[in-house]
Amino acid sequence: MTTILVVDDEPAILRTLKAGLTARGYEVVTAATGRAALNVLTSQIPDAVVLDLGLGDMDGVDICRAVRAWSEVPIIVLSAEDSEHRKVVALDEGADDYITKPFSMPELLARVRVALRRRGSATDDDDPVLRCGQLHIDLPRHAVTFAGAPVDLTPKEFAMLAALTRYPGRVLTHRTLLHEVWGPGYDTETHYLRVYASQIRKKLGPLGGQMLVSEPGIGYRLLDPSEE
Amino acid sequence: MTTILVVDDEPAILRTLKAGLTARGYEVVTAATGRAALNVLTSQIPDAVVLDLGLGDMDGVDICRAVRAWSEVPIIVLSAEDSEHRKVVALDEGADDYITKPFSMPELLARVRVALRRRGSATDDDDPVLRCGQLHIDLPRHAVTFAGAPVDLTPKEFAMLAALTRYPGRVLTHRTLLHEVWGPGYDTETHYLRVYASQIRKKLGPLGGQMLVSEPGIGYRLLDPSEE
DNA sequence: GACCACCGTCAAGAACCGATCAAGACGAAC
DNA sequence: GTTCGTCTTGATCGGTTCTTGACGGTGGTC
Repeated sequence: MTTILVVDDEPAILRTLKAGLTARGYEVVTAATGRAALNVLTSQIPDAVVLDLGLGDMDGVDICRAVRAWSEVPIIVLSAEDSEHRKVVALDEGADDYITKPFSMPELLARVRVALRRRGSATDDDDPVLRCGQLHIDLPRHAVTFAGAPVDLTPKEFAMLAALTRYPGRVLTHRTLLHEVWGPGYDTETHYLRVYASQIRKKLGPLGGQMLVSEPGIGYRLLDPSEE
Repeated sequence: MTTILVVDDEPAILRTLKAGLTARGYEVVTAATGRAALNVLTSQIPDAVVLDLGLGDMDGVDICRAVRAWSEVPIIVLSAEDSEHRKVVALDEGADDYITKPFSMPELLARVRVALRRRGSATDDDDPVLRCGQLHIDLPRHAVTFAGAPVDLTPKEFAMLAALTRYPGRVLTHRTLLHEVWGPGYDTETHYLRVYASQIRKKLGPLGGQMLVSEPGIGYRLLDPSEE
């Protein structure tokens, strides 16, 4: 989850920003004062900061400088002033971008994406691999291995196994699985599940096949050996 | 010496920019057309690019995208238009900043400093030659060799192979590839991919062709021999 | 034991997808 | 305007995957 800290002392703007960012799927943390912002930043570093320069208790530029002492988190400064001098100072003191109010939400979002993109390319080496016992599912590579041996799955098989592996040990109902793999409108086609469960078990081999158990009348579940 | 490429088709602005940047101690290279800019960028990657969107021969956004295919050099876009849509598109296609004309020189300089500061802190290992087994791709020169022999690719073929080589061994989804090579709005044209994959395989020869494998229903992937 | 509901397996046809060839459209260069 | 290379689009073939139906098994209930 991508987290963005929004700092502004005007409740109306804070609300607008939060709504716009949340709508795009970001987790938003807010702060109304410079002190509160620094507090947040010492406990949890977000993926980006949107910072209004005009706060009641502190100058935004001081916040930039303070943050830069220990973090490279991207800072996008908002300001009512179009003063050239302020801009230059803020940018030189650590701000990554400077937007003058009134600003447009799409533009702000685009600039947030730029800031995040930069961070993203810096640390790009963690491919999320789902694990469940000897079963490894490398989502970005669409590669599955069981006990080290590669398992060749079709797209639907992969989707179904990935859905189950996302919640090891938990039961996924027939409806949930059908919804996840086939999309809405297939809620009653439980036969698909039986066919695919069978195929997956066959491909995982005798050992791996045992991991996929059916809960009669409910759904399917992947045994999580670490839980036993 | 820090080098900055300035691209603008208006001689007066070009002169102003060059004077301002040179006065601050930067080495300035200029280009008056998109073509000229890309030419410069293939022979020498500057530390930052200042790019006017309104060029005679090409759309600035296309230049952003083209450059991003092989380099992360910071791009600061200048534009006479204050169109929100243009801003968003330019930023999403690789621009790092967007300044609306008329702009102030101190602000531009501050934003250039921001761009350079970032580059300084970033890992400086951008070797512009991608490798994957016997395949070598010299991004700035648009030159590809397989097992030492040069391979002659068209621009789209090159872009597709380069995108794949950037993540050796990893699957790039159809959508990702289409987005990378053709830009947004081509998400469903998977037929392009088939045609180009076929052409690339043919040009890479029997050995090289095997490296480009399709993951049915998902996308394409370049085999990374160093991983096996 | 008969019935029922549910699961597992198998197999065949349909639907889909990928590879390739080739022709037409388009644009740049001369 | 012509020519050339590139991009787009259409047609076809071969293969895989998905869907569907048939059948057998299991466990519970009457």
